[in-house]
Amino acid sequence: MPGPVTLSDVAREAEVSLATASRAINGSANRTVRPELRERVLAAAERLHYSPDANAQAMARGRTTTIGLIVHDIADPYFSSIAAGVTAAADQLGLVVTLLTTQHQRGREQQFVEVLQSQRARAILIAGGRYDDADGTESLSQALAGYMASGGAVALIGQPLPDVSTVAIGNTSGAIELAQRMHGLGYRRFGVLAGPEGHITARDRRDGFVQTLADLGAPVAPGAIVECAFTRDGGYEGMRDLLSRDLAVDLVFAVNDVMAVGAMAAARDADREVGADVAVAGFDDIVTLRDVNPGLTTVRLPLDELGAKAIELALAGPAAEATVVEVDGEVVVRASTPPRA
Amino acid sequence: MPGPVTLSDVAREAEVSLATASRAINGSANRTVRPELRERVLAAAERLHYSPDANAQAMARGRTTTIGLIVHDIADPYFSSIAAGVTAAADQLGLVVTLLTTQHQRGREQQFVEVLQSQRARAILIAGGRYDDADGTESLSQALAGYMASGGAVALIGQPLPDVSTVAIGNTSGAIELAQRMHGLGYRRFGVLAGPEGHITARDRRDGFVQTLADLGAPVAPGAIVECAFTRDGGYEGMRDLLSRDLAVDLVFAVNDVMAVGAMAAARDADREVGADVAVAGFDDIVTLRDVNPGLTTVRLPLDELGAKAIELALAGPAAEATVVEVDGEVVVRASTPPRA
DNA sequence: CGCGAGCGGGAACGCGCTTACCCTGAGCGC
DNA sequence: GCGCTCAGGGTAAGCGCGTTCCCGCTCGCG
Repeated sequence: MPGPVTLSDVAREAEVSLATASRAINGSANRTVRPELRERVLAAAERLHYSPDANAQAMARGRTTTIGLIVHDIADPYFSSIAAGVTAAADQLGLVVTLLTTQHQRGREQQFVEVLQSQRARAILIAGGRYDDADGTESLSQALAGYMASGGAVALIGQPLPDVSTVAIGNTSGAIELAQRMHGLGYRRFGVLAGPEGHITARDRRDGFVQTLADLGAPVAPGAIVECAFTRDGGYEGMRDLLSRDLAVDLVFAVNDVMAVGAMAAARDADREVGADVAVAGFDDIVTLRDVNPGLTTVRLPLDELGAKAIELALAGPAAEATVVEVDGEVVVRASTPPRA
Repeated sequence: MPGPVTLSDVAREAEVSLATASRAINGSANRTVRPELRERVLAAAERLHYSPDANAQAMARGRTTTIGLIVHDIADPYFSSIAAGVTAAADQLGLVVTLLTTQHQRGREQQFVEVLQSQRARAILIAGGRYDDADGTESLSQALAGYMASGGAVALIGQPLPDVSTVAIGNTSGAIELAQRMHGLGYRRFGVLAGPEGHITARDRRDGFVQTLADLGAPVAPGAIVECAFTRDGGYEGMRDLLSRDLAVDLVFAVNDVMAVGAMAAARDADREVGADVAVAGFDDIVTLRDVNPGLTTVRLPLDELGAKAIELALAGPAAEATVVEVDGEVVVRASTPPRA
């Protein structure tokens, strides 16, 4: 096989030196090549179908054009929306995204940080709920610190970590606002599908919701808070469990939309009409789920913007201190939580 | 800054040569290092937080550990499901996925193929509907041919292309089966939300459906086939359009699930109850959409398996001829198409 | 005790590219 | 007309690693 054509092939074909060829192709700083020669080189490159070796370039230049994105599960619309924003923003900057998915296995983030460090990625973006797990958090922190020390940039999406720039999501504030609005609609007896123990995002949302209702004089009964997986099936099981407890709740808050949809399915399977018999609210406002019936009340998060924001934050320069910007959600009321007469 | 620690740092720390250090760390072929030395090297690497430079390795070894995945829009659950399969399979093989999204801009695939060729990606996977566009297809073919000539592996997911291995989706067969089943349920007057002109996947699904019904003696009225975008909004608009034509169709086939959900929303907005007044069927069986109400009749595609299959196909070896394996869908009947009395 | 086989370790080269650094020649001011 | 500047082209030194070639040592066997 002819193998890949190298820059020296191009140089030979154009009858110039390597240096000139290199300069002609990617106009080096304040080193200009006579137009005629430049044309000759470019023509030769075209003729030979020259494709510069990104690895060699990375090596010689000492920096890559790669940014790493770590998520739990790319099939989850929450993460895929974020990823869409990241790839779009990266594309605009001429960067390329390598995607790593942990499949919810703890400890993978740290491992992936090391992989990306090996790749000499320009920046690492980590999206997704961490657990309240001191060891895991610590080792992740360490891995990130090592990466940053070697010149890498990092931004988190979701919960912050000490000394790391973060696009923080206003989970608590969103949950508070949601609670207020739902209380305002006349609901008084609440249930919460709270997600798994230790999941920080889930906890923030639950606590914001529960605390606010307590403040408003409509405390959530302890038995009406049920732990469950952060997934559709978790929502389904949780709802079934909750309904079986016969607690007469009239609004169930699932800490994310996917769970809420599972909960709605469980309600239907139990012959409770969502909206009429039991109201349901979620969190995230997943685009694909905006057409569920009845429409799901939720807290809208600008997921696609998070990616761009995170890249911007990471690339703002390691000179900058670790910055935390918070983006807040906005309550969207739909038919799943009709005003309560 | 201390900068990245290199292998020679490790070698010096362990008081051995570079060669030994290299051999100790990634046990080179039939060259073994004395256990004692190996331990010493590994310990030194650990102590120094050595992180091998993937670019340098790629260079020296002449091959990378990267595979490229090109999709239209990662936020689209169809693609994100495929991507999940790809990342999982890649992870298992110790490979890393770089994700490129075309945002539905034509010609980007070709450009991305060139980018990935620059990265010297081991393999390129392209998912997603191409258009019936001779020029675009041709230039993509050319780019792929160039990439393969330089030693790269390729697999497509969706429609095949000459001389390229493909995991083909049984769009036609799925549509045929769906048509038969729907006809069997008693439906006779059909409408089709057909997707955009020239979209091959959309066309195959539409044609399979329409042709089968014609064969069964229940031809779809020409006016009941409406072109629209391949998106949720396309489905919504298309359905609104179709309903406004007052054609008395009793089942509408949207050529994908996302469109079908849009269509259901349009039906509701027009006060037609899905299931009772008008039946709706889709294609794909997107996981996130399995809980829409009423449940959407569709053709289930094993999206997450496609990714693994595609990787396997691509990596099967360039020695192999271009292979096409077809995966077929399976009709799943749900409440959106009740038996017609 | 000598010699050859075999194995472990080291020096050096090459991967493809960028980028100092040097060198040549042209243009300019005095 | 001379020297100085500067533009532009070439040479070569790495970037960090894998790998080949070669040498020295040890062990086994005659």
